[in-house]
This record gives sequence, structure tokens and C-alpha cells, in this order.
Amino acid sequence: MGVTKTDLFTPTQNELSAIAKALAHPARIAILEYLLECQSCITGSIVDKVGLAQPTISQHLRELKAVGLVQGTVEGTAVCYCINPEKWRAIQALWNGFFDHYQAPDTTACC
Amino acid sequence: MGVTKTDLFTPTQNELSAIAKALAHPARIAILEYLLECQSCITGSIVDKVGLAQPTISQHLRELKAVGLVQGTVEGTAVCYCINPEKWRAIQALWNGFFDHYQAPDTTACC
DNA sequence: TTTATTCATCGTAATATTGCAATAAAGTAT
DNA sequence: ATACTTTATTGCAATATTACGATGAATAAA
Repeated sequence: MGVTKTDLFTPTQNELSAIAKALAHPARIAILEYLLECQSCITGSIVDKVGLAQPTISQHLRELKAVGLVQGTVEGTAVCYCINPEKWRAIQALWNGFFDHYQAPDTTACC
Repeated sequence: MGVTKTDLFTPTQNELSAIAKALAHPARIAILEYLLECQSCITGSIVDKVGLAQPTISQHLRELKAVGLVQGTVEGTAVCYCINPEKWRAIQALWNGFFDHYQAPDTTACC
């Protein structure tokens, strides 16, 4: 059906997966890495850097904005994008919390 | 087109996004959280816990196995699943490396 | 051998994602 | 006002994902 049954899951589970979904495309990773490197730049630079068509980049930027990882401000005809520091750290902490829950089993597990 | 242009991106970008994709569904987060909690269990327990049909859970488990987060061993008619410790830590380190690249801008960025 | 039990796979319907050409919107410059 | 620049939006085609019923495979129990 292609439709996720979000009502079966906790808010945290839905939030974690929503963030993961925003990161689940190499173009969006590439955009974030570029923003990490240049700190802030306009859409056109990202289009040149990543190598996808401008509408496609615009779409990926919208997804990154939707989860708050990225923010953009209008600068004349251009739009300047950068990483949202608070959200960035919050998401890092959220994932670390998830991964840190792992404890090596005291006895050897079945597999 | 629904088909990702992986050739435009670096191996690391493709790997990071592939891992994120495996985590990009609340059912798979729920499965991992359950495995964190019970250390190891059979498919039937996961089906009961998560509340999706058995073939659906089987499909999600296959995706988690594909990125190596989870491993399963046959135990009679059942299959016992648990988290792959090495891969778990490797993936945690990979994401931390990604998130740690962020540096707050020295001057106020454009946005 | 027959009957359960447990799980993976197949097939399929509904929906989502990816990518781009065309176009719209909104500012800048001439 | 006209032309130009830059970006978002729309519409669409190709493909991927999600979910489940039906079925198959493989072991265990009777």
C-alpha cells in the first residue's frame, strides 16, 4: 500500500524515522555536506555542486527544511541556505541516544 | 523517475543514505528498539510486539539485515534475531562523524 | 506419514519518491 | 515597462516502498 501505519508507533519512533527519511537520499547528504563546508550559500551553488536539475534540488531542500535541518532566507532574487545549529545538535543527540541504548549481551545471544 | 542517481555521489554519501533509508521507517525503529530491549528473540515475538502482519515484518527484517544492523540464525522452525554489535557501533561512529563535522559559524551566516 | 509451527517468498494493490521540463513568482537592472 | 536572474511550484513519467493474503519450505510433534 505504500502508506506507513504511523498510529502503531510511538511519537519518538515516528520522529526518528522521519529524520532518517530526510537523510535517506545521497543528494540530501551531499547538500548537507556542502553546507557544512561553505557554511552558507545560495540554491544555485548547490545545484552546480550536486549536479541535479534545479527543481530537483529545490525539492530536496524543501525536505531538509521540513525536518528543520536547514533554513533559508531570501536575499534579493536568491535564497541563502545554511544549517540550523540547534536542530542539528538536537538531531545528533537524538540519534546518539538511540544508538547508545545498545548494550553488549552478558551471555552469548542465540545468534 | 523514482530512481536515485547514485553515480553522482561519493561512496560515503551513498552509504550514509543507505543506512538512513534502513532506519527510515517506524516499524524498523520499533524492531531495533525491541531487539535492544530483549537482546534476542524470534520473528513471532517481533510480529506480536510491532503489530504488523508477519510478511511485512519479515520484509522489514530483511532490510535491516541487508545493511547489517541485524542478524538472524535458524533455531528449529524459528529464526532468532539480534543486533550485530560491530555493525551497530560502526554505524553509530559513521553518523557521529557526519554530525561532528558541524562547526558553528564564526561570523553570523546569511540566514 | 500426517499435522502443526514458524518463517520467507511471491504476487499484487495502494501509495510514495525521484527527477525534470515547463511555468510561475518575485526581485533587479536597464 | 521590459528584460533578466533566481528560485519555487506544477505536472507528469518512471520507479520504489509499504502492506498483506496466499503459498512454499523446513523443522518439529503426533
